[in-house]
Amino acid sequence: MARVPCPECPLRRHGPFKPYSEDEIAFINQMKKRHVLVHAGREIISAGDAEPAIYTLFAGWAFRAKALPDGRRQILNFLLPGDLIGFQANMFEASPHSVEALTDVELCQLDRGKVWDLYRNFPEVAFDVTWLTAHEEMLVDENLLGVGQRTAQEKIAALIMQLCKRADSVGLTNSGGTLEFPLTQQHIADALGLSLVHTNKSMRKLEKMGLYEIRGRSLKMTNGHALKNLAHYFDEPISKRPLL
Amino acid sequence: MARVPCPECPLRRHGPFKPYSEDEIAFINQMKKRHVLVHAGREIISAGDAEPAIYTLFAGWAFRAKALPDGRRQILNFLLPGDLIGFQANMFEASPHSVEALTDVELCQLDRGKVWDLYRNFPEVAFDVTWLTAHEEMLVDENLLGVGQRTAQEKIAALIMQLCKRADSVGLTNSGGTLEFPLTQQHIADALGLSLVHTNKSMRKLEKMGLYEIRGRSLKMTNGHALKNLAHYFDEPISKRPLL
DNA sequence: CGGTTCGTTGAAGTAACTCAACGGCTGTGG
DNA sequence: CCACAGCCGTTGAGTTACTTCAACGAACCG
Repeated sequence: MARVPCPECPLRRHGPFKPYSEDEIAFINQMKKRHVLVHAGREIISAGDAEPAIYTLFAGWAFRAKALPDGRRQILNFLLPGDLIGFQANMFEASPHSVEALTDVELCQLDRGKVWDLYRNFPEVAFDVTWLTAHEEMLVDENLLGVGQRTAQEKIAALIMQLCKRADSVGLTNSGGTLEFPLTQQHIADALGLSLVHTNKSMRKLEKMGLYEIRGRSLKMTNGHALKNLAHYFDEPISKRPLL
Repeated sequence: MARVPCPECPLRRHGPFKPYSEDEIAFINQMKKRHVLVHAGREIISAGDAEPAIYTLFAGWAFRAKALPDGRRQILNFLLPGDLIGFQANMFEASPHSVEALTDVELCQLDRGKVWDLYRNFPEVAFDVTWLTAHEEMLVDENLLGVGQRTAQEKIAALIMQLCKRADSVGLTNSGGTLEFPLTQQHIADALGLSLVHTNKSMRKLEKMGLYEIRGRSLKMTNGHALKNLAHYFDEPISKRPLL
């Protein structure tokens, strides 16, 4: 797979991403080890891994998950292009969670050995790493609020809202207002703490209410306003986000 | 309230805390603005606050929470001495969550204006700030796993295990193996996504099984092994944690 | 083709919820 | 000092949201 030089990174152009100085981009660029491809369904990081690699998600969808010893699994959050993968996992003796590719995925692998240089020589970028960690925590907080307090229908509405917003912000919405949507109902169930059957029944209800449509792998919000209301959704205002 | 100079900080001595160089401690010390007291039940940071203060929790218990517009509230995680408060909240335009004192609480307030100096001049400490953020995310991940996948009894067992471990690690366990435990059942319900009534009934069952005892405000694990089993609890191994 | 994955639906069971009431404790004010 | 209100924990009864079990159709793939 061809490696894309950071100065020409297409993400950096469209997205809601914060501009970096030439020095900073040059440093990030030489921190990139290689461009990695992982197929849908494969694990990028396994729970328990020691010192897993660090990546930026370049293209495709992934998710972080954590399981109980008897197999019950909770999806913690979904990862979209621009998200950092494996940084937190690196801070502990063993990765507390796994990361799995939802679609075929392209990753920019970063040189773990240079993290130290980053903190020493690019304090602004170091700060941005903290920002990214805090931002992911914010997402998990929001998911926890939903899983703990929302009803099944509200959970689904909120998840769809959140994913549409996020996907849209990194330019994944097609011209027709439709969006490639790779989650199976099992993923949704695992993310929301619901059974597969009940997830299905709740989704069908919302779809019959005309809130959204899923045809195959593509999603369209047909009544965003009602969806927002049902979800009790409110935006977390974010100005600009960093991209490593 | 008397301000404690960082070099003599009692937390730094007993806890599982990472040693710092004299330079680093001196810097942290002059970053401390003042020692703040907040009474039980009061908010330390309100959801929506712009640029809230940054604190280290010096003594007492607190929690982070997030609410839906209709009032349903989810406790995201509990905060114990040594935990950093308000750092993530500072990275966004408005704090996405609130922080409330569970007991009377002592806080070391940090000078927000010096965070920048910290990142520039003390990269190791900056890294530790990221570590603390990642560590808190790990806790939220664990809570989300529990709220999404565990049954009511398992949730309670897991929460008690976690709090005992954490409280013990910062020296809050009394000589008799007992622990001051300031949570009401309402707090537990809000943290686990359960109703108050069902929380009560589940807790009484576990107590009758002899897993633990709560008398007034003090908690004793009477069968830690069974509790661990029921919770499907497994330790996240952590060597040393930083303390700002 | 036959196997597999994914979505869909019905029926029956149960974990968790709501409503309601009461007891103990604490603080407060007459 | 007692009366009263407020908070917290406890318990019973009835309801519901969600689960489990089971079966089947459509699409996809080797």
